[in-house]
Amino acid sequence: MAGSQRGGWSGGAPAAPGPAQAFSALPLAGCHRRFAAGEALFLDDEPAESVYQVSEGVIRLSKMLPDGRRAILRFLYPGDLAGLSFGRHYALTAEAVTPAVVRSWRRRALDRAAEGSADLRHRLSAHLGRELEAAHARLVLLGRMSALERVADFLVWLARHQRSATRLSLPMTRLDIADYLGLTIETVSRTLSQLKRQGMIALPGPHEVVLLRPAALRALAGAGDEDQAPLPRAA
Amino acid sequence: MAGSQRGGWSGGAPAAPGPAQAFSALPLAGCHRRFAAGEALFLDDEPAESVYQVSEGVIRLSKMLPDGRRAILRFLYPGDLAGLSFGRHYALTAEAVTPAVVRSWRRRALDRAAEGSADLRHRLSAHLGRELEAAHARLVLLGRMSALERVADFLVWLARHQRSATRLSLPMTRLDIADYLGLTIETVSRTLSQLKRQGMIALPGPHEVVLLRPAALRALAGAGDEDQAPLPRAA
DNA sequence: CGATAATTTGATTTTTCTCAAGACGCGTGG
DNA sequence: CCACGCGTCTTGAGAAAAATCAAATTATCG
Repeated sequence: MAGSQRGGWSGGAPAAPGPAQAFSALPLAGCHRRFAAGEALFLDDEPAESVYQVSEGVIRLSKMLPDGRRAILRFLYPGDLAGLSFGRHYALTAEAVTPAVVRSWRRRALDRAAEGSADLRHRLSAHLGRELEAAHARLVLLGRMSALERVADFLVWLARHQRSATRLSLPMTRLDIADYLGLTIETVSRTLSQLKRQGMIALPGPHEVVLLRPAALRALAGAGDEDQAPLPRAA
Repeated sequence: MAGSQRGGWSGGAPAAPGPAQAFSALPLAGCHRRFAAGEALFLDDEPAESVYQVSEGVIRLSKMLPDGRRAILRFLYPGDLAGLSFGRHYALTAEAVTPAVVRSWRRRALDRAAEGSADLRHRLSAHLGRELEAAHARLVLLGRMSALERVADFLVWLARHQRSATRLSLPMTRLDIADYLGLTIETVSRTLSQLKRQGMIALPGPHEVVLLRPAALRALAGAGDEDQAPLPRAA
């Protein structure tokens, strides 16, 4: 019964604006499972029996078109949930990007727990609402933003999921990033190089990025107008 | 208490695959309101006080970037809900595309009703789950599909929301369609003309489309492979 | 340390956008 | 009921963005 007046169905729950909207541990045992990099938690169209919460590592959620094109819908970081809110069958594929540890629950157990706990229900509905809002933000990104804006947005988003807000690790490959941003690997690579030339970032290695001018990057990501960054116009 | 074992939080509710996932009338009075074409139901960032269900007409949900670019996230048809599942403030704008009639409820009233009805909760969660799945399908569309595929997909989607599955009315402007598909009005227009030249559709007027080869169109929409349509290669 | 895979970079093509003009349709008022 | 005017839609030409094809370079992992 704890906190049962917080939020409601129509969206009263405050949309967490802060870093990594972690979903605190569910009040159920759940079982821990470990996945190797590249291993699938579940596949698109498979009967949906479990719900997962990431404990360690990074997971990617993707959908494949019949001809092999792939779209990555979301990267999950610790605290994020997977497998929630779909039909009898999973509607997407979840795979580990890095070695990962997840907790899993049988859906039926979770459903039963939700029946009995208004607090749990509110947290689940708030979570789903945040997921929908995140999806909407990404629709704007994919529908109306340039490659430069997409990459900048991605870096800014990543920064909010890491310890250090300026030294980022990019555990995913360029192909993963491309499929997430609706670009090709070449365009992602070229855009990162461009940001480096402009002094916005440094690239110590292919899987590390240092944000040198985070504010300018955020301006790029937020919209087309990046007036606050005069750009030294490096070669 | 009716139907309280149908579906659950983790997604047991069958994702309606059929036509127009209508959300049957909520078990609350609600008040009817009428909106003229172009009029806003609510604006992005405005305090969120009501939830709406479309009774008649078409509504568009959109978000604007600071520099004026617009993305339409979704078109709502009768039965669809707007204003659900967001924070204290609306996270998008809802405007009438055509003259429209909607029912509205105070969010607090709806929240209270949901507290007391497991059935209502299930229907709301199922609705939210379908919205999320629809958003994911659109992420694939915007991220990985060509202009031709996007337009074909749009027409196929529209057909599922109309009486006649082959004679469609397009109440929205080309600009609306462009902002929905992440294209420009010129590209939308050119793509429709191309489909007409190929004998896939007829265009009796700017706001009417006749699907001449719905199966071929569906093949175009579903993926890149449209082998079942040999194309007569019209001029 | 070496083989393989991932990434970067370059050249070229394709797609889509932008700019521009003309056609069409619709609503209004005569 | 028809003419007029405005806004929308279509079409064309050229430019820009991103994709594709191709090769060289650099990581990564056994």
